[in-house]
This record gives sequence, structure tokens and C-alpha cells, in this order.
Amino acid sequence: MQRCTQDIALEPIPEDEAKRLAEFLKVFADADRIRILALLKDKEVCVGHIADALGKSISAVSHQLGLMRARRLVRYVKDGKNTYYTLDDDHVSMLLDAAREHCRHV
Amino acid sequence: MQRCTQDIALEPIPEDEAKRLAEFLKVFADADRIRILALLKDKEVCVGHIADALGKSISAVSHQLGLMRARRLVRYVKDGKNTYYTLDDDHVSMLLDAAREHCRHV
DNA sequence: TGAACAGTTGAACAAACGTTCAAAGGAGTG
DNA sequence: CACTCCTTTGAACGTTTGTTCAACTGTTCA
Repeated sequence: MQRCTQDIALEPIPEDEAKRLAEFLKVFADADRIRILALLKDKEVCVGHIADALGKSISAVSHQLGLMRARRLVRYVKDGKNTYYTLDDDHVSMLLDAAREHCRHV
Repeated sequence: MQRCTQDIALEPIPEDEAKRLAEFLKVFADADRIRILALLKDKEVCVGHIADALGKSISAVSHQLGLMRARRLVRYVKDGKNTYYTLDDDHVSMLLDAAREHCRHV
């Protein structure tokens, strides 16, 4: 482990890359969104069921889904009156699993 | 991919586990903290240098470090007038790398 | 001892966030 | 068509978050 002194040039991640990263990781910074994402793993679930399962209002859940839709973490299929959501990306559940694994070992 | 109907019992992550997870992942939900963490990978760096490298005030950086100290993501060693910070945990940089990798492929 | 340096801390304030409520839209049913 | 169901949307509101500023602690060095 080297100790940084004046003469070592520190090269931080570019600000815009860090911003994009933060924007993406912000999604995981909320317990309800985490629970929603975990719920959608390998399943298509409609808004009302998500709300029931989490004990949240439909509106609150829909707002969160809207946010995650905008960031392309979830995808939906309409079928009649219902809207079925699911994960848009395998990375998402992998990242979640990695974080859960970390928390388990702390 | 199965479609959830009324009769399938959805089993969400327990609320307290989700809260702990979110609490942990909140740390990564800020561009400056991400840049700080990335900077500390494999290095001990003192507060002033971090602030310089990121173009932030010492106070702002110190506040963020305090927050990450409290969550045990960073660790410090005092040496004279300086305080050298570094990552407290390999998981942290692994998680960051995974997220960067994800963002690169989007 | 006193001055300069390195960092921490608390209060204050603006910006971002998440929830609620009410209104509205689209799809199915009688 | 009217009515209900499922969902989305926008505004309002309280809470959380990040920054700044000023005060403070501790260390070094003359």
C-alpha cells in the first residue's frame, strides 16, 4: 500500500463518468426500490401486486417504477388492464446479489 | 419467465434487510463519494490531497469521509498533522468496478 | 509560547427526494 | 354508453442530503 505524497499525481474518475455512475447507483439507494427490483427477478409482476407485497400505495410504487423505467432498469408489458413489470437487465440483479452478499458478511 | 397472478405468493426481501442494504448502497449514490472511493483504491491519501484532486473544499471532503467512516467503508491512519484514508474493505472496490463495468456497457 | 498547518464538527440553508392526494387515461364489461 | 378496474401523472409537502461557513482540536516547528 503506497502512501500518497505531493508528487504523486492522483487521477480521479472523470466527473461525468462519476455522475453517470452515481445516477445509476442512486436507484439502489432506497429500500423500497431494492425490494421492488428483487421482486421482479425472473418474474413479471403487475403494479398492484407489487404494492400489496410491499405494503405500499399503488401510487408510490408507480412513481418508483416510473423512475426506474426512465433509467432502463425495468421494462413493462401491457396486457389488458394490467401492466407487468420485470427487470430490463441481468446486471441489475447481479449487482443486487453482490451487495446482499456484502451486507451478509458485515 | 413466469407471470405473477393472484395466487402466487410474492416473497419480498424483509424490510429491515432492504433498509440495511439501502443504507450501504446510499454511499455510492453520490458522484463525489464515488470519486473519493475510487481514489482510495490501493492507496493511502490524506484529506487535503483528495480535496485538491477533486476540486472540492476540505470541509466537504471531510464530511463525506466522516459519513463513510461511520459506515466502515474507509479507514484512516494518523501521521503527524495528516490523516491518511484508505478503503476498509475489498468488497467496496469490487462493487464499484462492477458498476463501472455495467455503465460502460449501456 | 505562538503561529501555521491539517482536519473535524455543528449550524444553517438550498436542492433533491419520496409520499400522499386528487385528477385523469385507457381497457374491459354490462 | 356508463361504470369499474388498473395504472399514471402532477402538485404539494415534509424529510433527507450536501455544501458552506465559522469555530474548534490537535500537531509541528520556530
